[in-house]
Amino acid sequence: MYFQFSTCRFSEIPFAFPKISSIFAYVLQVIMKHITIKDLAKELGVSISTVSRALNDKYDINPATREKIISKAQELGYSPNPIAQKLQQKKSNNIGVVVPEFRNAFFPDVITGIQDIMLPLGYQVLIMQSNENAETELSNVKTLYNNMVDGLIISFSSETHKTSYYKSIIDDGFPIVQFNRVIAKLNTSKVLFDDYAWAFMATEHLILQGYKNIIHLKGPRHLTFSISRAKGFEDAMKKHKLHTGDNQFYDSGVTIEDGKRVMSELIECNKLPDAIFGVTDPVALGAMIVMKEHGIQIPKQVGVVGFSESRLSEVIQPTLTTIKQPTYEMGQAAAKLLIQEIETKISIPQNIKLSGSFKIKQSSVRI
Amino acid sequence: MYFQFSTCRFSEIPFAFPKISSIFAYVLQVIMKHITIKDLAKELGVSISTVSRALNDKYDINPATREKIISKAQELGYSPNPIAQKLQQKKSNNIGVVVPEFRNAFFPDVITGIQDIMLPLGYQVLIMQSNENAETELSNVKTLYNNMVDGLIISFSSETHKTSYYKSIIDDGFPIVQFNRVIAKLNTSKVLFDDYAWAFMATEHLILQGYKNIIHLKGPRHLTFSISRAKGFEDAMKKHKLHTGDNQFYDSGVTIEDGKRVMSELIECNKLPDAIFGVTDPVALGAMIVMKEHGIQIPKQVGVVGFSESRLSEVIQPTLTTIKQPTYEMGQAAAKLLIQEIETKISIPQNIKLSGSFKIKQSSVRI
DNA sequence: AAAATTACCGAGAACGTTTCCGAAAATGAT
DNA sequence: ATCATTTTCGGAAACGTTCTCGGTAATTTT
Repeated sequence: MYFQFSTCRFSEIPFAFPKISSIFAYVLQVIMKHITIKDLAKELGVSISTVSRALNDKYDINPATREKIISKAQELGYSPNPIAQKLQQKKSNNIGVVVPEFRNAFFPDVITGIQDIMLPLGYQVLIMQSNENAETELSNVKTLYNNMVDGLIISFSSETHKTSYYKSIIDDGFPIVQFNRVIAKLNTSKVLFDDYAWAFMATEHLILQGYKNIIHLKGPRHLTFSISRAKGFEDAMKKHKLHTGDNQFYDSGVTIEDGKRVMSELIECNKLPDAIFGVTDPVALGAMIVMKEHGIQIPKQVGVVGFSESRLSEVIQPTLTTIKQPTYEMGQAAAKLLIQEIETKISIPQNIKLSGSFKIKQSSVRI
Repeated sequence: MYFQFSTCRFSEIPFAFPKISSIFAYVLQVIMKHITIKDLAKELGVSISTVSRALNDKYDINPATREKIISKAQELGYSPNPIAQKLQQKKSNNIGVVVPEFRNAFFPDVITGIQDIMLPLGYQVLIMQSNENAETELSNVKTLYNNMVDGLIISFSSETHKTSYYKSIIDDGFPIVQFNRVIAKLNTSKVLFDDYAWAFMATEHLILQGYKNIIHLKGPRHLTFSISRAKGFEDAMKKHKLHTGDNQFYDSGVTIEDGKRVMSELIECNKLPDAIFGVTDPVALGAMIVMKEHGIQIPKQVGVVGFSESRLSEVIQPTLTTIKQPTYEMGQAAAKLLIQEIETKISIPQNIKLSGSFKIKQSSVRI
């Protein structure tokens, strides 16, 4: 049965919704009964306000009755309804995070950093994914905003152009921190990686290794990080008086497939360079895979440097020289900035540029 | 400045909170003024209930006044406060997702599948991460439950034992769908991958290739998938009358490091097997890396098969034979089950087992 | 012992919705 | 013109909290 090896495909998912009329269906009519502060009050024969005071540990409450109320609350498994609380106060102790995707390791790592700051401080983190789609992104933000999150950490999708809504809520004093993919004209704190400097450094490393005909596999042109990395590459080349015409830049994307595609084209057109600086690790990796298939030797014939968005670089052979971004720290930094703004109610937009580390491995070292 | 290559470390993040008294601080005293249904009513000189009816397109409303109200609402940029709505009705049109982690590709892929079903149906997806911690997980679920999500999709952490809370909300009729890491005794729908069958198949594949002394690098013992995969391995071995004593099983974990560690031990103890079935790709990969370092030939000396949780298998050399799980489809399946339960208000727990595909690559094929 | 203070508690408003119910106005039937 | 019906609307309660404000009862002060 399961021996048609390589031709096995996903089986169909059986989704005929079961007939509701089925006599086997057992209906759950039980209303989800959250017990409320009112129930507690009735049970104990005290007023609602007294219960509230007891639970919130306020002044104006007799220690004895407070104990009684608290123990009763535990007995009945009471927990306050945050919806009602949010409606009453204006604070939810939730913060929102919106990212373009999390199929790559980058954003999940950042989010983990965010959570590690937020959770101990009593904030819950609600995460939404915009799928690189400006519309979904906007509706995500609206959802979170309307649900009264206390603040928002966001990395914009590659398609976001309309900023009026964001501008208006920022002007209304809603705390937002941008990271990684930022919109410069939005007046919020920003956490960034110094893509320019590190791209410059990666390129210079290749140059110092003796590579001359170096090309850059560029990322999507509207993303700030692609632009910065390309600029870093260009300036390093210029500094060393190397050629930086159009045919040193090749539009790719951010995936392994992108790297493969561009590299295949290059080989076909007989335009094999000396060295490659990939805008991301996957792109560099894709290029490496194609080169290996063609028997091109790395780093002897062609040197390769990537830009880390994953843990792939440790696995490929030769191991890939790459720049490691402080993803986790980025999340922490953004979280701290947001907390600060939420708790002080003061907005002092500031830019934080984080530093990384350069991992020199086999793919770029010519001995 | 940035030329101390391999010694570059993350720079310190500067987090002295700015002095609030700074005269440069500009305070945002503007209260975030959401305009409400009440504002609309006053503006138009009608009652609150009329506005509500108009906006919700109910009966009992004059088309003319409805138009007037709607256009005024748009003019003022009104959007209803979902907090108040949730308090009133009992439905939030939000669903919650709780996963142990999303640093690996597995869960993010599943979540993407969930979203692609939910979003078009008007549901927003709130995601939380339990960090493999039972406590965090419980508080995540409580947060979501108390925030009145309409239902929950969850994959339990590896440490979850106490199920009383989950049981109680399920009994109260709260819709939950489990996937991947499930707790059998919780009476909810479950979406699973047939780990047993595919592990059996992977093992049999190794056997048919002529490997005899095959070992299994086991996952954490309390996770259902580790248990199923180990059982599949064992039964395949038994079927072919191969030895399945204790020294065919090695406790590892789920990461590359785990694979490296176990493999190093095996080599040190001179216990090199014929072939390896890794509980996950990273584990198999870790083992491969160590073997390559020791000059052990794959697949000639040792065959390797993994179990996919990532895209790593395409990158390593030799390419890794692995089982591909339908992660995205898993998410879709779970989402559909949940929707069904939410909208019909009927709970008919059902188990869905999804099928995958077997990718035979170089690491397991002896020619 | 009367007055002043303090400790404790309850009533009720408010947050922004939805919805039930009754009232007024408009329409139709006789 | 009268009565019955329909259309359209407003009042008010409810969802579960928090919090201000008064009001007793208990305690202290003189």
